[in-house]
Amino acid sequence: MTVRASGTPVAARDIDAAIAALRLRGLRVSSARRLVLEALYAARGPISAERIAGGLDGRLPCSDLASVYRNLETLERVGLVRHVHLGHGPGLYGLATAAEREFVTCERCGTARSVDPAELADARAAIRRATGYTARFSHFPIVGLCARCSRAAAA
Amino acid sequence: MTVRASGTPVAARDIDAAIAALRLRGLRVSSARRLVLEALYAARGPISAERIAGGLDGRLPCSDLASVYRNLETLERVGLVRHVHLGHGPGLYGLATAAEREFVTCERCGTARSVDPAELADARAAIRRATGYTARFSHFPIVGLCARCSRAAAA
DNA sequence: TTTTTTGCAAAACCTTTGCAGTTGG
DNA sequence: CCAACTGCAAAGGTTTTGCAAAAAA
Repeated sequence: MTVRASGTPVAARDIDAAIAALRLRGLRVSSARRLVLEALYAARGPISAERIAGGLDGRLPCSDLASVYRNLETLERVGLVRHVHLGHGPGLYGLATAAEREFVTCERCGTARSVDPAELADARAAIRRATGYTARFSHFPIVGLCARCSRAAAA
Repeated sequence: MTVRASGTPVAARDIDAAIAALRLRGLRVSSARRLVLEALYAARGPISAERIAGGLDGRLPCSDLASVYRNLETLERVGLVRHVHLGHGPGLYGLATAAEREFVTCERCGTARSVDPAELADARAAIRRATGYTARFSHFPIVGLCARCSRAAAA
């Protein structure tokens, strides 16, 4: 298993800021690339490459899926984008925020939450004590049962 | 995301015990099924369906990959087998042990360890406090950096 | 004999790659 | 103009499915 190289987060307030960041690195601002950014800014959470290619269910022009994947990779290398694997199913892509986010997801109902890494400090410490590993739940989340499904499972 | 239904663990000491468990549920003991069990008993840790189909690199007769997947699903439903997703790459299948195991894996070097859930009790409690979720690291592991890669990353 | 299981082929799903043509700078 | 980027098509890796033939009980 290899971690895809990706730069430090470049939190861009809006599309123009993101585009500026691209130009700064000598990357071109093509319409396909702009479209990926528009979809990511329009979405309220991490979304799949397929949904981006589909123009967010028609709200935006469609684009080619292969180009979307290539652009997501580029944007991620630059640090504008991050992706997370919530269980099975496709990877989900979102804008990089200045503060990294970590994720928890319910394997029963599929709901996911993003969490401030600071809130998981105790958990990380406990994991380090128990295993020696330094956990990072930003790329692969904590998987378990949400409170509601936990209760349902107990019954 | 849905959890594949799978019974409570049926820890079988050896192949004969596993076969007895199959018969007990009215399942047939075909040679393909037996081969999957032999591969799982011969392996020292979780292995991919492909490696099972390949007869553990020639040490056992080959079998059909689709049948291997079907049999793994059957064996998992019965509770004789469990599988885990360690990062990208194929799922890894292993014998169900009486005591469930959980996993930690390093996203840098790929090494994985299995851990007694009891050792993660503090971590689980901290996660529950922080998020309300009850984490379960048996199907999707804790992903992070092992001690060695942690040190390397610090430099 | 009857029902389950197999083997093969094909497809489904997500992602990457090759390539000729287009486009941004 | 020229390197970067696109769209399309094809392939890669993992897993599932359909179906007729084989085998377990």
